[in-house]
Amino acid sequence: MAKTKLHRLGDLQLRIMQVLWDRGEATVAEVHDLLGARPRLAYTTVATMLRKMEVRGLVAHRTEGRTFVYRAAVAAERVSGNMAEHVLDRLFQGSLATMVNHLLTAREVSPDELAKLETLIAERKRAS
Amino acid sequence: MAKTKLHRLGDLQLRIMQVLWDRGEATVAEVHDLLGARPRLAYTTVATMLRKMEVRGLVAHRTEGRTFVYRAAVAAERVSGNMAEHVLDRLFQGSLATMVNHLLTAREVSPDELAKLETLIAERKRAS
DNA sequence: GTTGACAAACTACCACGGTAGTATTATCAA
DNA sequence: TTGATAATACTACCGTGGTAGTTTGTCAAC
Repeated sequence: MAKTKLHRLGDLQLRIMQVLWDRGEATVAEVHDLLGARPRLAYTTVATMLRKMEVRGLVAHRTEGRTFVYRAAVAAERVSGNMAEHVLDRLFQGSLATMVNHLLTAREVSPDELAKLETLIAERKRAS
Repeated sequence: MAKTKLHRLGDLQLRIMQVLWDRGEATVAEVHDLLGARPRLAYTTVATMLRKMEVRGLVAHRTEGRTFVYRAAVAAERVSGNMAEHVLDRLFQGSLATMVNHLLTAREVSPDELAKLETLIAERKRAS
């Protein structure tokens, strides 16, 4: 399996992956529907993108009748992890604290989120 | 000034920005040296990239004699913020806790980092 | 003055994300 | 049998990141 650079997926590709991760499997038509962007994409755009993504190893398909049923070929965790780590390393020199600091000041974070974060950190401290 | 999409900067562009953020100003030769990648990039590659980046409004330059002295034209915080938020929204549905969870499990985090994180969260809680 | 070094400008390519039209083919209904 | 429908396949195009060679201009040293 080629060293598929998992960071650097385009926006459309990410949105498609999201659909597949959510649904498990989906036909081109289903992906097309579920994307539902403002200037609705052409059906063929989605089909082409899926084909390109299959070449890159991001998705795979099985055939049902004459319809392709696509599924994700890489786990959401791997992609999320890779992209998040990439940003962390390139932009924040690997410092999670710096990154979180930026994000905390840049946007509203609900008390609920804060509580969850607190628990996470506490758990991590205990484990080390 | 065009709506410079600040998320989606390539790797080389980010590394160049990093140099400029660090140094304030730098000539092409200096940037070229400071990048110091394994298969060393050609001087002209860096020069070309800087010119392209100037068109996009990422950097600017002044002339000193006949050499260009470049500087960043966008703040590190804006770029970091944009890219981090983009990943957060696209990959973690905006949940900071989810993102941090991934990053905590994916890599070693020093006790020092954990302590800083704890402080950040605590401060944030108090402020809300 | 001619030469050599260096800087920028220009030009050229490739890869790939994104977008979509056209062509082909398989299937089903009238 | 014919025609409509719907699916994939093929092709094409643009923008831009990345990479670098070639050309041109200029300054300094000989």
